[in-house]
Amino acid sequence: MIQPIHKLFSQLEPALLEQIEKQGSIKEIPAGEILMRTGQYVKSTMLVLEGMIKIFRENEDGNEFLMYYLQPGEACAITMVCASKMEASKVMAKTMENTTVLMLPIQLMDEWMSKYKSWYYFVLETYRNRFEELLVLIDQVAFRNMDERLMFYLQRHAAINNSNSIQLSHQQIADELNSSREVISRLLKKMEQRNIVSLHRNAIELKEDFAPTK
Amino acid sequence: MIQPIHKLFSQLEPALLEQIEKQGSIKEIPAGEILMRTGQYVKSTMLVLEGMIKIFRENEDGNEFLMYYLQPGEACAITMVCASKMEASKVMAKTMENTTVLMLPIQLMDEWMSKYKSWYYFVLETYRNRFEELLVLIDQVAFRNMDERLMFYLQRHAAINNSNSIQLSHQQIADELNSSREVISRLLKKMEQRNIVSLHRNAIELKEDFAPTK
DNA sequence: TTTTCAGTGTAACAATTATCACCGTGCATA
DNA sequence: TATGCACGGTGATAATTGTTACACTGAAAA
Repeated sequence: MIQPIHKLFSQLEPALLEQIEKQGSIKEIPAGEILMRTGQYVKSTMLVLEGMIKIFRENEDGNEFLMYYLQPGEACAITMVCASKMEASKVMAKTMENTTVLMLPIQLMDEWMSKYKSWYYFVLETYRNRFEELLVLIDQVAFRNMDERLMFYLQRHAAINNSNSIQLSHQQIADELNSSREVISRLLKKMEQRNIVSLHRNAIELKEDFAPTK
Repeated sequence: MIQPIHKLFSQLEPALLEQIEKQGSIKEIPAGEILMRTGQYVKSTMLVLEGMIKIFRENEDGNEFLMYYLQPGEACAITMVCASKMEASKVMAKTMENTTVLMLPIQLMDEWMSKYKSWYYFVLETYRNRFEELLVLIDQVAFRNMDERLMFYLQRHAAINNSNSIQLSHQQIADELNSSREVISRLLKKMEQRNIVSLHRNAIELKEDFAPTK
């Protein structure tokens, strides 16, 4: 069930919301589809209405190194930045679930920027949030060992999906952390011995004591 | 010798440049000074007129993990993003040389954003450039081994200073790459054996064949 | 001149992560 | 039921990086 736009983006002023409804085009995308490819030119920006989008980089082996997720009420900073200059994207985007987005032609971005204060703040806020996500990611890969990164990853996944049961294979996790399955399996086994998780086929249960704080 | 503002920021429209001259305050900062500290609140943004500023993160041991440099003609994206929301900074900034900056109160940013199209594009361009620098950094730490990172670091340093002679101690390099001196010394020695660099006290000479392409 | 000290070289060893090899399990489907 | 196959467990080994320890050198300071 999709939330109305004025609920998801309540920080935007009514006149702007009206414009968005009028000028934006709603697009429904099935799970697992690639929305944006490395090197592709961006012609519009988008607001997420429903579902979830994964933003990642592809390494030389085609693994999907996770950067962050986009959720309902959020916008894609990359397209905002690149679109205005017709720049090629350096990252990829993929739907993790059936997803509904609202596509906005880039010329509207420019126009609204000077017209609607709330749009200007929204764009800045979007940049700021993504900037911070990248800083956290850099922290992880630059300063943390794989065991800490794995713990952080599991907790984030649990928080985002609002469930302590993480339905992923070890291989998928290894790809997103740019490691290998064996390493992840071993580390998970250690975490199980320390009573942090319990392991099942295609699922990892994060024990209550280690679940993310809401 | 400091370049005039209209040369450094020639993409900005004349009316805006006039405003900048009138409202901005010039500040000269000696080399080695910390401009911005983790956790500090940001009250103004700045344009670099002369010199060089290093943007870095401090790790738990106080090492200065390099993110990127700001040079004349560039603006600080972090302050632009944080300032508008009175957010605490997550990074640090330090002058590498005697540096002249132009400080701009944040309320001007908002005002100019809707008033001057060229300011709006300048801000977007600043975000885009920093975003891309962070993507490159993530690439390095996530996908590259220390030898490749070191090579990349040396070439970038040579390019920025426009000199194949890199005047840094091994310890400084180790800090900026979040490694240890011994590791850097070892790798540099290997590079010397492969005729990529020649090593001297407090200086590394990048051989012509491996110098950055201009 | 002598002393001091930052900078560098290097060996030995430890820790972390990656890779290879192989096996067992359980689910889906032929 | 039989079979294929994705998933996971695990040992052995390699590669990379970090840590400890100590020696040498050259430049600056006393």
